[in-house]
Amino acid sequence: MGEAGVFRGVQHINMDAKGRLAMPARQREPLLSRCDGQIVVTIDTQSNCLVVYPLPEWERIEQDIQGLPALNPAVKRFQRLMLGYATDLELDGNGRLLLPQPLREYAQLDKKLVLVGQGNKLELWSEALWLAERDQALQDSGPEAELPVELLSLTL
Amino acid sequence: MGEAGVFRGVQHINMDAKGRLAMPARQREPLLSRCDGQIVVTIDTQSNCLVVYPLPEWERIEQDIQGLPALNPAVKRFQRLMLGYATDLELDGNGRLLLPQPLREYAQLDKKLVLVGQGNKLELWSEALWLAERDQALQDSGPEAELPVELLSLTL
DNA sequence: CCTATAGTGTCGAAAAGTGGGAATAAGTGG
DNA sequence: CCACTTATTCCCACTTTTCGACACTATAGG
Repeated sequence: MGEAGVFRGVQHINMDAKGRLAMPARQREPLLSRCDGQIVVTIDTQSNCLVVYPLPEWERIEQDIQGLPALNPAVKRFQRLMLGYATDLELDGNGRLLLPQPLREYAQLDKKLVLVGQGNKLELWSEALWLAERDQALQDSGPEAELPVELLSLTL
Repeated sequence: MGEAGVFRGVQHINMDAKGRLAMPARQREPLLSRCDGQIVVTIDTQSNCLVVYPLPEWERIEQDIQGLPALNPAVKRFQRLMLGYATDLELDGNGRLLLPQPLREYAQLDKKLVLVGQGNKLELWSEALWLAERDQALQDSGPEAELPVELLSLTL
């Protein structure tokens, strides 16, 4: 099992007209050393954003997903989405990632993007959706919020 | 057992007036190297889509299907469909696949198609039906959904 | 202020996708 | 059984897109 926290931080980046985005040097280095630039990008079914995994990490997850009981229609649909959208990509000689149209479309990506470290993976948002999501998240976790019990036991 | 994940990603493709579809280069390469372009296409009995297998993978599945207890009428019907529609096809010199009419008809394929990677196989949808299926799936797996317990324990 | 590294854009070669037509095979009716 | 019509397959040529290379710009650090 790979160590947990490698990807950290929020970074604002641009996508060019061809759908290429330059991976910030911060994240580029671990992606190259860990998996030789071999990356899998798929969608987050809960939010309109993409998820970026190093290939080995994704393979573990893919195993888990394929192991689910596919006779359950809801499970089957989940598999279709996660496995279907999962696309393996590679960093080009310049450290850039070319995102296929269907993925761009799903997350409503245009020029301005936000890349958010999440430990073992990265999340990729359109800037507009990220700002909205962040504000919502701040409200939900703010001073007035009722937090789920799982959170209350955390030692911060 | 072949490794699980070879076919990944969602791709929008066109079928021409003759019923030919150009296999995207991404998927073409594994199909040629793994099974020399030998392919079996059949229907998905659960959804209005087609399923595309490399021949060796299909042979394994066919074994399993034939091994089922055929005295059970529901099983027998299932066998009729899966085995009946299963058609072996070959990529032409241009990397295209010619789909027989009955298969096209079953999945309501016209010009615009979507090819969805599912690890060991590919699914083939009419664009319209795929969009509907995807939206349904997103609802089932979205923020408001009550997910089956199997999903809740996943570590993504 | 200068240098090194990160980020962005443009161009050209190569490959992928698309369409059409000719040759062959299959089907049908006399 | 033969001739004619229709369908299918194979092949070639064209168009479009993609990918990689290179060069330029901006930025941060010494």
